[in-house]
Amino acid sequence: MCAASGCYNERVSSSNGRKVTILDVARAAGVSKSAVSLALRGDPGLGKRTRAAIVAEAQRLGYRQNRWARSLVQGRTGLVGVLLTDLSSDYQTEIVHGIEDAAEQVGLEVLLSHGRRDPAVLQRRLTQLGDLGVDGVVVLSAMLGPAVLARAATRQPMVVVGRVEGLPPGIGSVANHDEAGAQLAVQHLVGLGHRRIAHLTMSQRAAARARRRAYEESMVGAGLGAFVQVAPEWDGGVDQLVAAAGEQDGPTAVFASNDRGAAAVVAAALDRGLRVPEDLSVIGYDNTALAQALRPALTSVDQPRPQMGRLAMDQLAELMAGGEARHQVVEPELVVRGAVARRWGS
Amino acid sequence: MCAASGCYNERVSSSNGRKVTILDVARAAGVSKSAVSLALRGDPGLGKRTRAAIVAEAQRLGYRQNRWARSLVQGRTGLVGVLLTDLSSDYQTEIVHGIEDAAEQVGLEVLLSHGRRDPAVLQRRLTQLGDLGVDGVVVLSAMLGPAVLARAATRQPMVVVGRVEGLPPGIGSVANHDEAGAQLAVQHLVGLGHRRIAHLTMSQRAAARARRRAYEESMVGAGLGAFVQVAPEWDGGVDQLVAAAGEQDGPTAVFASNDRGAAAVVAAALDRGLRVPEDLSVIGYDNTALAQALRPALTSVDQPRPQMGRLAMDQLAELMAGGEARHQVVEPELVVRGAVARRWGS
DNA sequence: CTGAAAGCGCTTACAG
DNA sequence: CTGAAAGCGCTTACAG
Repeated sequence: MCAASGCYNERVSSSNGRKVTILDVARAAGVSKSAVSLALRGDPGLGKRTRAAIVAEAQRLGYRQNRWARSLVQGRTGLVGVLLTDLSSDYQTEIVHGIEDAAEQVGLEVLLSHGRRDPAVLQRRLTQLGDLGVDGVVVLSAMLGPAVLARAATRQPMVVVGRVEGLPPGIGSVANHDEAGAQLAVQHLVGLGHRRIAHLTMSQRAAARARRRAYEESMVGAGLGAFVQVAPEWDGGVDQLVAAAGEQDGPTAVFASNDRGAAAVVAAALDRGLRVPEDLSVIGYDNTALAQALRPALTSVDQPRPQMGRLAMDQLAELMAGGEARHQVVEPELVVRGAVARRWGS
Repeated sequence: MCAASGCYNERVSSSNGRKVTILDVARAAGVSKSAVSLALRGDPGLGKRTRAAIVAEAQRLGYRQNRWARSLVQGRTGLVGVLLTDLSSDYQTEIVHGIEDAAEQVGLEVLLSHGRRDPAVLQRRLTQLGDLGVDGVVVLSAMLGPAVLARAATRQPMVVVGRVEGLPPGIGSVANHDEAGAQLAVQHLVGLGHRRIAHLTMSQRAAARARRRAYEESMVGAGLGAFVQVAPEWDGGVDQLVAAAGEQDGPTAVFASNDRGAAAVVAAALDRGLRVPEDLSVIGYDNTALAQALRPALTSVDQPRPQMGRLAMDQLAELMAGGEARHQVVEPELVVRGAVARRWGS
């Protein structure tokens, strides 16, 4: 039976005896299988004493419920999946914390998955989560298209965190108000006297596009000209932008569509001998740990990440209970730090 | 049956019809249940044509195997758990990538879990992984004590990545050679002419202690005095160290036990008006993304993370097959960047 | 309050 | 090459 390959369970079994089942507990406690099941789940239709005795016996034997068996009969797993673009983005991390806190409150367990910044891998992970039988999934990545999301959402309810263009019906969403965030950044710089404010955008995704549009509108609204630098692949766009900043009538400030871009601008500026913020002010987006670690520290637009996670999980629970999908928007705030300076004249 | 709470499955079922089982496929293909099972797993004892027909039918119906049911009968899940201290540490991220690559090759799926830097949470997560029925677990956190590890390891094989004091027998390990890494850092600084080299240590964990010991021995070996600053809780220890660096006969270089500490030293130095590296050279450990993002960029000791992940997963697979636990050590390398300068005289 | 029975969706010998 | 049968560990009505 355990002849050839794959039967490595022998080792485990021998290390903790046979695996203890509900039947072992029943025998030890002198009751029926059902009684044990009821006792373990705290069913009221069972005598207090009987119940206590059964629980004690289970404990003594080191009984652990087999989740797979339970899920099989119950038709649900009590698991929710969270799909991340990649690990090690603290933008995502704090959202995950919010999700976990909310999940714990409603008695669900969180399974994490990530796609290593590769849409194909992300798609595979989404399928795997479905195969694992998650009862719902939160997608924390903007790298998946509407078609992929729609297909995955037929298997279990879904909530997307972050902006997605053309989100299919039935899928919930939670996003920050990108337009408001961009406006905060521009207005802050304008208020400090900056007139030539450039925007660095890193991607063509919905959130980046919204920030860019709002930047442009804010600049026009302030009677100023907009200058957008696109640097999707770290292809020298950042250097170009910083080179322009070094010239007469070049930008005196940069609003980047995220902190990574802002950090790259700071690094390139320092590498080129520009002073930050005296020669160039820089604002990022997301208020990540990077923003705090850098010197000068980055001023950045902060999204209320834990709250976003909680909202996403709460909405997912609603969807699982049969509720309607909603699109929730939260307001960002500007966190002011050192990489921005007042600008006189010019 | 689905009266009160928790029966949100109705919604899903209605959105994709009834869930397709092996029995549906059998009926549609006009064969028995067993035939479908055999066909789907590519069993050789089945006609090529029959098999193709069954597979086609399964595809057409959108059949997805129920993993829980399969695991229940097979007695294993094909899942391995990976326990992380927290998300968003790119030291851990690349190890995870190595683990995943190796796992895929041996046909195992990876489940991620993390403890938010809290030992109690970590311990809970480890138990949850066991309850989910993982066939093995890689622990990527140094925050768990031997007792906790030993208990968890009775449920399934375990490999720990990173140094652990008093690792219980039967548990495998993969770690970098901390002593060699510390030596590389000290020798590099000494080679550049530094004589007063301080060490910043952040924790009492085994790896940190080993680096500290090796630092002290390297200094003594070079005929130099050692100066260790302990800053476990960002409690001002970093400021103290940097203040000392500003004084006559203060340290001209700092070797920090990790990049986060090194970054804090750089930030504190710059905040205090010291120039890095002219006034103070700084070396970190782990060669994280932070080391590259900072200006000046950090020189840092690099651990071969993807390789460590692969080794851990490969060893875990061996353990699951009944092999003996081993303790593997890999060699670190020094990655030289800008935050270190040559020191004349002094 | 209890116990026998059916069944969740699959795999696995086993007899044909 | 096929089909009937048992069983993985649990939950859930149901009859007592």
